[in-house]
Amino acid sequence: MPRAATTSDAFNAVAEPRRRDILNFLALQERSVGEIVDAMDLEQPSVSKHLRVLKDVGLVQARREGRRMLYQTNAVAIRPLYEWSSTFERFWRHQLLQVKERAEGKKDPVKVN
Amino acid sequence: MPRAATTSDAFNAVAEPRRRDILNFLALQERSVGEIVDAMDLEQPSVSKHLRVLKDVGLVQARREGRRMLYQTNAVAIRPLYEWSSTFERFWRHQLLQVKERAEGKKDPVKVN
DNA sequence: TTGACATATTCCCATATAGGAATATATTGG
DNA sequence: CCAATATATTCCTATATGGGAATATGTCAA
Repeated sequence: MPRAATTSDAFNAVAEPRRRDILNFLALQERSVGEIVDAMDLEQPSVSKHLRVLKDVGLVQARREGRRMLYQTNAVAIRPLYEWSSTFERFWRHQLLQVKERAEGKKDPVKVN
Repeated sequence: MPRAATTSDAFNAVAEPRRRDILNFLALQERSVGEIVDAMDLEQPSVSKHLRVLKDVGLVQARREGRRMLYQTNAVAIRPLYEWSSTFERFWRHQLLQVKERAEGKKDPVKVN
C-alpha cells in the first residue's frame, strides 16, 4: 500500500511546506493565482497544482473574477489539525515543567560540570 | 521531485493516521512494541516501521528494558504543528462568527424557505 | 472573430512510500 | 552454549507524488 493521497485529508495536504506557505498567504487576503506565483517562488503550473490539492480537501475556496481566479484560505478546515495537536498540550506542558524543575535543582542538587 | 520523506519533519510523519493513533496511545503511558501491536490492529513489522519514522523525527523516545523496547510520545515535538495551526484560529473564529450572524439575521432579514 | 492574458491540465520521470512475507538481530533463562 | 521471546530490517510491489515542459481551456477587449 502506498502513502495516502495528498488529497485524502488536511493532514496529508499540509505536509507539503509550499502548501502551508500558500495557506499562510491566503489567510490574510484573497489573492489571484498570479499574485501567489509572485509571492512564492514557484512556477504557475506548480501553484495551480497545489491549489487543486488544497481545494480538494476544502482548505481553500475559489471564485472567478473575470479572467482571474481568486483564492482564499478556508481556515475552519485547519481545525482538525489544531484539535488533534492541542490534545498533546498538557503533555508538553508537563514535560517542560519537569525540565525547568530539573534546571532549578528542585529535587536533585545540580550536577556541576 | 517526489513527495518529501515521511521522516523529513513532524508534519509529514503525522500525515499517516496510524502514526497519529500510535502517538495518542503512547502519550498516556510508555508502552512496549507488543502492547502497541495488541492495541492497534497492525502487524508487528508495521508497528516497528511506524515507530522508526516517529523516532527519526523525534516524536517518540525509546528505551530498552530487557528484551522489550519501551516507547513514549515526545509531546514537545508536536508543538510546531500546534503553533502553525493555531495561527489560523483567529481566522476561523471570525469565519464562524459571520456564519452565526448570518443565521441570526443581523444584517439581512432571514430568507424563510 | 482574433489575439492577449490568466489559469488549468497533461505527460514525463525519479523517488519514497505502506504493507506483506521472510528473515535478521538482540536479550534472557537454563 | 541453546531455545524462546521480542523487536528490527530487508526485499517486494503498486501507487501517488512534485516539478518541468508543453499544451489546453477560459475570458476579455477590440
